[in-house]
Amino acid sequence: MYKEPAGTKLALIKSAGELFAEYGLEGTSIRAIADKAGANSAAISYYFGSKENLYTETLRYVVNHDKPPRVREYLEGDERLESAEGIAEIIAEIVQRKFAAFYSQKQPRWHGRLIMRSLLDPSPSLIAIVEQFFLPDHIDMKKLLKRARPDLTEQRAQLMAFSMMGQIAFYEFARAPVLYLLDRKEYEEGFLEAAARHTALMMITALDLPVPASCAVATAYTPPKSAETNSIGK
Amino acid sequence: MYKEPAGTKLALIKSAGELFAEYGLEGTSIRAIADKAGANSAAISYYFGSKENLYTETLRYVVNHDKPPRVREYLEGDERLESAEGIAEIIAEIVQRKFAAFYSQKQPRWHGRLIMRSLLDPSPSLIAIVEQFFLPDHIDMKKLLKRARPDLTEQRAQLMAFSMMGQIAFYEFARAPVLYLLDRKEYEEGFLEAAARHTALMMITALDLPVPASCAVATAYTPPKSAETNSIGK
DNA sequence: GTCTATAAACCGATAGAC
DNA sequence: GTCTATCGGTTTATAGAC
Repeated sequence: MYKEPAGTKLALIKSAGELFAEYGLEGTSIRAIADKAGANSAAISYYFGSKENLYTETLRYVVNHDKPPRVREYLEGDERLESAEGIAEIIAEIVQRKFAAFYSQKQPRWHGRLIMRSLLDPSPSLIAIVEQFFLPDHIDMKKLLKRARPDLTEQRAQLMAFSMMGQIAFYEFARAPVLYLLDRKEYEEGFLEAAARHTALMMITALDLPVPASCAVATAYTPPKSAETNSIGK
Repeated sequence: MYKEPAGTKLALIKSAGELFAEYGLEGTSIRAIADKAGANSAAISYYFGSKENLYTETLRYVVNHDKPPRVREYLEGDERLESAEGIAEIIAEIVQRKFAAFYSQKQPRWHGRLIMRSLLDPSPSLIAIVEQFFLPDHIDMKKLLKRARPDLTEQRAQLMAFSMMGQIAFYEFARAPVLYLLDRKEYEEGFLEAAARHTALMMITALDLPVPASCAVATAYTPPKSAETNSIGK
């Protein structure tokens, strides 16, 4: 199991994680980490043996503190599984909770960013994390999608799960260009909530499920009448 | 305008781009670049002045050689704009061409990967690239989406454009974990074509447009009959 | 334009005092 | 457990020969 670090060791992990998330493994020096943590650079060798080990440890720290929703919880004994409306609600809830896990201001921002960087720069420690955290959830997500649409092929379920992850990850991964396009310095909470509802809606309409009330705001098109009298066809 | 590099300068840009894409700016030494290019490390100072300048130059090289579809071309005088079916076809074409620009084996893989890295690691040179390449296309994409659904709010159009980009970028950005989940060493061409069709279909169904024939394969659910007699509801 | 040689700074890691 | 001092290696960048 995971042993919770404390004291100087914890301070080093937090400082290192923040710097690794921002500048990457090679872009961060152990002196910078030690300074930020108010510790001595020799402490890194003492506690972790090497910078690489410390990097792995920051990843372990994040995946053990970020608790995104486990799809399995919903697959086991959620009575909403019995109806299409219920499954749509479950999917919306999963998407919104995954957004929250990534972008909640209660969570330090570097958590999500470090995950993003680890996905781009695969390391041996990533494989263990993928196996432990992403793979089980991915398999369960495919099960849930097939539950919603039993006629889904394995590949289509796979692709839908990737579409979901891609849309969620995008706002962290491409944070700087997205904020530039939004002309903002930081994400506003309302924007991220809208993005979460929108993503849930993308999944639910793609599955042709009934739209639950929790996403309904995002789907509030003006009445179809206006769609008839628009610029299309004159 | 962009002046096409040649000779040693070109060799350095190509070698540097490949290494930067794989290991990042800090993870790549100018010696490794020079060796790979069959040149001398002093040549980098001679041609570019510094490693950072060379990095910027590799980005400039990529955005000037990768020619993803310009949405503007479709907004100006494509007669398919006149019908909902036509707009759906245009969207499918854009998605598939953007996939091709990223993942075509005719294009060196490091092009897309370097773009991904530059999105995660914002640098001053990125801002210029975003302004020059992403922003105009993003604005045009929103126009196209509003053309399809004039009742779309600005924010909804924004979110749909982000959903599209997120789904497309995901397969490059998270290449290693995705390949792990697929249990493959490399993407098969058929998989990427399926992913492109699937992504186009996600966009088209979200907009409630008629599904064009080019995506129809991906939507081939087995008849709804089987959906009635599935595990849901017993 | 391309090379060798080297300067100057920084890196990760560690030995040893306390 | 925390510190100073330092080793050995690598980094970027440049000066100067050809």
